[in-house]
Amino acid sequence: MPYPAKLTTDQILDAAQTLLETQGAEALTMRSLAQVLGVQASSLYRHHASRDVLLLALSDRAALELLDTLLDVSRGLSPRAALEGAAQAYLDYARSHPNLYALLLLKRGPLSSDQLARSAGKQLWNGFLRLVGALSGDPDDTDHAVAYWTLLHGFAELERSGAFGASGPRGGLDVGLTAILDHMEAAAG
Amino acid sequence: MPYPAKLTTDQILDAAQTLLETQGAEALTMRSLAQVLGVQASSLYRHHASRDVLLLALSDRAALELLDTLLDVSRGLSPRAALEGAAQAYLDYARSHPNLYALLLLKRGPLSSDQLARSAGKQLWNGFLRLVGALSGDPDDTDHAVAYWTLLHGFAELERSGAFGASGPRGGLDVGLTAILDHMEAAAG
DNA sequence: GTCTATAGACAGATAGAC
DNA sequence: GTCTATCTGTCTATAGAC
Repeated sequence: MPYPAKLTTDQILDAAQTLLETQGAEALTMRSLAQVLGVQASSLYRHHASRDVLLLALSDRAALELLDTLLDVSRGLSPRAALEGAAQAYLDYARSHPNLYALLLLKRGPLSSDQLARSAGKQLWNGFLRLVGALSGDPDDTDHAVAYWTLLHGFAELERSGAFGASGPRGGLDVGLTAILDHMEAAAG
Repeated sequence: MPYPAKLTTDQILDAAQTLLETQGAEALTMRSLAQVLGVQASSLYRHHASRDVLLLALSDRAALELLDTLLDVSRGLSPRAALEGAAQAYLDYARSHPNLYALLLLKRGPLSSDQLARSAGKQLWNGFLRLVGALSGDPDDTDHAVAYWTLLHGFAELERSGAFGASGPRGGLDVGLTAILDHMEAAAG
């Protein structure tokens, strides 16, 4: 009686995300995932062609979840406050989902321009553009968006790695963020 | 006739670095490394207790090599030009040694405070402090050093991942760097 | 200090029955 | 769509001869 289906693609991803976040990327194997789901490993291949495909799906989820968080927290705020709030939310997300966050920048195969436009990564990027554009006045302000994201990602990674040592680097983010936001406001003139 | 020794610890690291840079981290196995060296994998364990230890040694090398590059390129320049030159050199290094660079922020076990003070990561950090302090006037300007390193690391990673897409993000680094360097100069007042 | 040989574990993925 | 069974490959690391 294999019917009805025990698994759905989303259920698998839910379990995979939990496993990833709690045990790390190496612990996320097809076997361990199957065990959590009470299923045989070979059954998973009906839903995801390979482990790599599954990881990419998790990466997309992370990008969209992060984007949602950023938009939520910034809603209704002034442009500057939105960028400050989003920065906090970004770092909070990276801190509370370190293993998932590490998947965010996974290498992808080449995409068609149509696929690219819909991709989760592109949507996240567009979110940054929108937040930044509201302050600088340029709706396609690539340069400032790059600078802003760069700062956030770099801080998230260096913090996680412990490279800063014990000396609390909190002030370092504030300084960098202030410098860049000031620069945006100056550009808006 | 096993004598004289075929291997030295440094020769092994040289070969490991080459293998890592050309083939990626996954391709760096004790077997593949031994093959390159014309030796059996088991022989490597006389020189490095485990693969993890070997990777940490590579990480230390990368930190010191990068530090040398930064100091070289900035020697004799004005404080601001030094920071600009070092930024370029940092990104060049990350671009030309992507797999090695990725090891830079490896997790470490806990160190004694003495070990920590001598560690390659700490030396690199001190290099940043020196470069930054020359411009801002504060020889222990943690905040600005964090902001500077954060920007460089974030840019290196996002560039490598392709997250920026085809739109050349060059200007984004310039904008962020200018903003932060201006902020340092203002602090020096 | 390097060798042979092997232990021991684990992984991704597939074939074919039901 | 899930199962059992298995293929095939990978790896780190150790024991003991020389």
